[in-house]
Amino acid sequence: MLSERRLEVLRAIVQDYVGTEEPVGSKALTERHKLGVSPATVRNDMAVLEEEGYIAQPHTSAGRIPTDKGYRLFVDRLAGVKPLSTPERRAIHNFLDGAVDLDDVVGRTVRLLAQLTRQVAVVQYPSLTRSTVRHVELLALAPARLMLVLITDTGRVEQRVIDCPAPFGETSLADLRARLNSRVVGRRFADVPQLVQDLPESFEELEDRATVSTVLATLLESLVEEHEERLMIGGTANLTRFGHDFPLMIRPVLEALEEQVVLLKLLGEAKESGMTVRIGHENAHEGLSSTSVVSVGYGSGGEAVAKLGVVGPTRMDYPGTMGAVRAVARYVGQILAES
Amino acid sequence: MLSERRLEVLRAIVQDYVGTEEPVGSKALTERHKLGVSPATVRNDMAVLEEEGYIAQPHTSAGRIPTDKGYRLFVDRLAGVKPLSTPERRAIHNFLDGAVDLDDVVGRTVRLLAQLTRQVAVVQYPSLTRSTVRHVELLALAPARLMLVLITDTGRVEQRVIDCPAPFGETSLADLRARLNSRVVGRRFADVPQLVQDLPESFEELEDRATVSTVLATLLESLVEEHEERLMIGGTANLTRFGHDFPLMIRPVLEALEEQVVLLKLLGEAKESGMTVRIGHENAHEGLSSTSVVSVGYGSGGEAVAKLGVVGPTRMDYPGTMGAVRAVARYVGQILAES
DNA sequence: ATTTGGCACTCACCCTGCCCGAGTGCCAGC
DNA sequence: GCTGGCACTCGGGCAGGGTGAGTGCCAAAT
Repeated sequence: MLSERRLEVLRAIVQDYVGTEEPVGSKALTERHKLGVSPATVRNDMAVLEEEGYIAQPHTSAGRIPTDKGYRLFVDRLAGVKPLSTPERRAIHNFLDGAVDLDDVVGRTVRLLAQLTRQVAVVQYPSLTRSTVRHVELLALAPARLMLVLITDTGRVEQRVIDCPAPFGETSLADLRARLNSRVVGRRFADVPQLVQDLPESFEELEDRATVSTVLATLLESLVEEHEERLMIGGTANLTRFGHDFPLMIRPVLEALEEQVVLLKLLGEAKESGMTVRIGHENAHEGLSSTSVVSVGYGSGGEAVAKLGVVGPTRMDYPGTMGAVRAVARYVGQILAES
Repeated sequence: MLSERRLEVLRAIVQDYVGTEEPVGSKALTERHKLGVSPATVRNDMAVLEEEGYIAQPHTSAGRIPTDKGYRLFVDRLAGVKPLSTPERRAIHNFLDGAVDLDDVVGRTVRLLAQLTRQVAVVQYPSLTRSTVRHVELLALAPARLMLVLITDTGRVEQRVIDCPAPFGETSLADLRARLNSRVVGRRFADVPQLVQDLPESFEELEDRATVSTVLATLLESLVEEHEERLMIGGTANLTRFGHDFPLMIRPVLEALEEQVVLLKLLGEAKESGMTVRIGHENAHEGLSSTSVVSVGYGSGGEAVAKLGVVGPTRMDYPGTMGAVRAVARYVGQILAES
């Protein structure tokens, strides 16, 4: 167990390093923080901290920098979440109010988060399966060609064109539309499969049954994990703020960000409730091994319908970033609840 | 007027510089290209080319690099469009076939273009005003709350929630929906304003008239330039391929790419038909002054419904890039026509 | 047992001077 | 008008020395 003072030293190291981006030495530490002990004592503490793996020195005769383990301890035990300033809160409101549709909400959120944290922002669209059905629309584009439009309570609209095995009459179509809606509107998407299972059998014409099956198949297919997850990224220009070695780091990070699959997995691994901070190598993906990801779920009601977060250098202002991420997530939740 | 050989020298300089990314000298030129003259002669030609502003030297005692003006001449008169190889063509087909909806088409196109050109790809969604109306849907979310859904022949779906001044009956709604559709389906969006102008008056109830006016106002509003233009960007990781000074250049470029307004203006300035190449400072935007933009319109029929292109360093393989951009645009046009 | 001051040591960093070579401009000759 | 020769320029790479921040260790003080 580390003594109280040693933890204090670690906190000071993290804070200074985050601020200056340079290895911090014993002398500078005692000058900038009132630790009440001499540099020599701090040196001893540092030796212990290094022994335990919380800090490291880039090379002999340099100051120390925190390791991933050091940041982890800092986040877990030494730092809280810094609440936003009033101007910042006001900025959130100003920025997010007045969004006209879901794309707009997500777009504004990404820009806002990137600006507040000066890092890369990632916002996931509300998940289909966790949303509620607001309406299902079926349109005949051609006799044997339908368009299925799904609308959720979070404002998300998903569409898919369906080629039918046989022409489908206007009355049958209206019939199917009505039955579909009466069964699923107001229900959660996750429950849809059971609710519509027996629909085909209730149609008399054999051909209609086939068509109904096809329509349902497409409907269910668009609920499949693969297609349902979308996200938006912004603030990549902030990657240039990464540190002096950013030219080396930026490439793999940009590549990882372009692979939406990677990001989705990343967000998926985060806790369902509460804020998640993944530091450096805790991120499974290779290219993100020198970044930290701060993410949190957001939702219109009590339950999270999706996640948002930021990606930044491990050397980031954790309390401030966590504060911004949490505040934005809360307000986005409100916005969605209102629409 | 430059002699034939001087043009040949310029072409050789551009090709070598694009390949090696290093200033090219007279000796290396004569070795790599069969110009049939000695280095000394080439030096004289280079002096003239520099005089005329087509090439420049980074510093004394270095080779020459093309200027924007030099690239311009190269593109206009010295190089053609390189057709794609058969494997590349096949890759386009494989990649784009099997897209399930418009988002998917655009997403795949961006990735494909980025991969093919190894540069940043930009694809604009089909413009609303230039598309044709396929269907207009009106849903009652609540008594005084409607959702308007627009569907175009290019597969684009746009939705907007409308708060009505007064409740709107189900029959009135069906009535309005039918009338709207009968008037506008199959027509170009650009013509919609005139086609629906007199709709409110045809309703008897005064309250209904007000509601219809509101609905129409929203409908028209969503056709306004500001909202209608969307685009998707990909391949930003390729920015790291920019050159040895990429750390300096990447920041402003990333910032410009995040400002969709900037990009839309950029694409907007391109020619309506045919390929447009904007080189270096020809791009109005500051941050893009060391990039070139190759763009072309694409569309399902004869007319372009939107544009796509790539952003890369001025030092790019113009013939190859132009070939890829053109080929992708053509095939995307086909895909859209089929859906 | 912990803290402290002192001290020798270690490197990264910076500055300097140096050489090398690619590339140039110019000129005289073909 | 082309060519070969020649002197010149200047960026880049390499070696060497000085500087200073920072360390580890030890013996003395608390």
